[in-house]
Amino acid sequence: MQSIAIAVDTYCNRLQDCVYRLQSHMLKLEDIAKLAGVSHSTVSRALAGSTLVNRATRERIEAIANDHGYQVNQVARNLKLQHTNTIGLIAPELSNPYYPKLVQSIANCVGDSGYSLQLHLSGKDQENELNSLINLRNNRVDGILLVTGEHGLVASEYAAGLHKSGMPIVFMGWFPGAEDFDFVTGDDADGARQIARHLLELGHKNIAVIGKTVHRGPFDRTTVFINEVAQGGVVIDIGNRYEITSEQDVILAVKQLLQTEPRPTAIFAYQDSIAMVVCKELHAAGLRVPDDISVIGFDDLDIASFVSPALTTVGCHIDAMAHAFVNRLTDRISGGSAAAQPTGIVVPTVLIPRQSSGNTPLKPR
Amino acid sequence: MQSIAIAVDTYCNRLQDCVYRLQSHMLKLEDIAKLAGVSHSTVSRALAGSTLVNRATRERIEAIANDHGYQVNQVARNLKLQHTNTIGLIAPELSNPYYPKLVQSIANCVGDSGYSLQLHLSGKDQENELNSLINLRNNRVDGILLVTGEHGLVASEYAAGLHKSGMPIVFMGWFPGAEDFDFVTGDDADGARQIARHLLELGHKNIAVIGKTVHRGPFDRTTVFINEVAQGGVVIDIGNRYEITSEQDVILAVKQLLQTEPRPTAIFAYQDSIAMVVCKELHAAGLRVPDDISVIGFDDLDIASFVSPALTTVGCHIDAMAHAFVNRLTDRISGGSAAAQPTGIVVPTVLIPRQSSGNTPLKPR
DNA sequence: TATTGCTATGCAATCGATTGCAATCGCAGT
DNA sequence: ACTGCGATTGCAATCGATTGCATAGCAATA
Repeated sequence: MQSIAIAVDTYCNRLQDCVYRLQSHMLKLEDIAKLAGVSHSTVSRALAGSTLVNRATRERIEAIANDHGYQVNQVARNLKLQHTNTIGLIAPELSNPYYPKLVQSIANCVGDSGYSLQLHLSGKDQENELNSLINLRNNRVDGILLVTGEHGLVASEYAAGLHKSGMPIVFMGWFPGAEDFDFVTGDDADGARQIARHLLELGHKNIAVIGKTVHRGPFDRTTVFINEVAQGGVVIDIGNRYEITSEQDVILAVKQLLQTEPRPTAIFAYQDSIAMVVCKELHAAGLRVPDDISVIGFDDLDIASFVSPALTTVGCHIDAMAHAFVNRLTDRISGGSAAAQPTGIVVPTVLIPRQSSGNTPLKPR
Repeated sequence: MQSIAIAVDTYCNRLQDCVYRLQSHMLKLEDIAKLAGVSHSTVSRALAGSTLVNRATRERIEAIANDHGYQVNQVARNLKLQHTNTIGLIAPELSNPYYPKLVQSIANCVGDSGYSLQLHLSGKDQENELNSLINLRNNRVDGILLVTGEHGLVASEYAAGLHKSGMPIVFMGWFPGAEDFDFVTGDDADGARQIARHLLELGHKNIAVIGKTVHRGPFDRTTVFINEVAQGGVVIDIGNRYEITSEQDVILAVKQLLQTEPRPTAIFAYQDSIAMVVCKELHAAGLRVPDDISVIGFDDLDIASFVSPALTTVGCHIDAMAHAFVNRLTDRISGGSAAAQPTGIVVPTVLIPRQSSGNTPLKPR
């Protein structure tokens, strides 16, 4: 109790200080130097805690600097020191609820490591991504975290160039050629496999896939899913594979799918956000999930457990991913840049069975 | 068709250029100057498109700079120019799905205005907020966007100091003393009033409130709601007012609320995210929404329409808010800082009736 | 031819820090 | 008294741009 009171008190004092300090805004080293009757070099050293300056002098300088609210000018400091203590983050967007979760985690990790975050939203646009990269480079960030969207292919060439020229970069998500760089990705392949087995165990033989073409190579959810299900003896008819690019497409796909004869008993959706639209449409069409038809998503968004029925899905510990992501980068920044081989970190995924998946209906239709 | 092909082509060339340029990394003005046989001043002027340099010379320099992929060092430029083309954004978090929407909009606007975004997540912690503010100041951002969380009180003092010392700041959300600054807020008061009237029209007389204490003064949702409902002759019993701080609290509140005699026929929840938990718990307790009990949220999150039943709520056009938010700031940055009076911009809210609210059940219980 | 004027360019200061090197001081040892 | 050394401190260069001012070159004019 008492300690809390003291802490609060200390905090308030600090605030007071800060408010006060602002009255005289934006002083520089030399101002403090003049006040203390020393040279600005001495002030610089004193404030950096150098042993090269006399203890008494240092304390006097510290007091003065404090009183007048001196705060170092980072941009000058950055210029001299040739680093910025800033990390650039490029993410596709924040609308898809998967990304905020990720960015939040990343921001926390970055902050904990003592860096600032420069955020760019590429909005799925490759030219934007390129511009962000250039901008980040011009601002001399110490390293770049690049979350490849569902494209991420083209601009990665420039990123590769940057990387080669010494700029530490870590990618999130797989893309062709990723092996030459540091990257982190969820084990979507294994996730897809788990879903496949889950559906097989529930007895489904007629399954539809609503996916996107994203060329994630060995980690491509759709491809792996289709293969694994085939492994279990279930081949997914080409007519039951829907490639979609917008919410509108999903709605269309569901409509079409419901005309198919015999009607699929389960739907594998590329993402939770797609699965949710699917459920909504199914419901609108008078079908029950999972009694008439099972639906499975991917990502384990927070909302997945809120919709009704709660969504069966696959997810991975996003904090772990974020952690690996920024740790790899900060290691690169501090350690020798070309020291270690590029590494791909694959973080495991796990199936989360909820209510949207169930046994095959006994007599379809 | 053809134009697309050309565009793609141009883009690819540009990419090629960029990749190439990187081979010789991080040249400076003087390198280009040497290459062109002129002084670095001339190069600087040429690249800035100054009329002071001979057209032929300029073009030659541009070509060389381009060939060698020269890109200006922003941090040096910033130091000289005394501005950074960067805007700082402090937001509480990204977990609550309201903020990503907002941040996304803000990031777009900021980008469109030609600024970079420095993002800080204060995580509801006032000391964090203070640190972010200091950090942003030390990095000499050109202006600060501060999204006050549900506290936002303390650090605003330092912000006020910063503001007074000439740093452009715009706040989002109301707090005591906000009138002295530029701020933008949704018209939560009116939103609350609309909900009150909606519930009254549906015949509800026994209403529970699950809210937070956030001291939003004239814009406080809970207070305004309670008053407006009282205006209509319905007083909300003190025992039917729940103050919560965590998801756990919400669950407890619902449990307790269901014991109350007579049981409320409607619940006003402070936020959609709370309302969703409420619905979930109600459902778990075997009650039907809205047949047995109506639930209304606030914010109009994207998910609000996905949950079942779809949530009746209040929202405002978030793009408009973001737009007002960053425009106000960029105006301050470019225009005279102390020129105009501080302005509060209040953007209207609108009731979105969906399925979670309905008529009072005829015989309660 | 000398003067004027204009265009194009270079020199050097500046932004605000950091840091290697030189200089100063006091004091002890011989 | 002189030398040497350790402890402090200041000088000045540096990071990579921008820009006011001086200047060189050249044509036009008197």
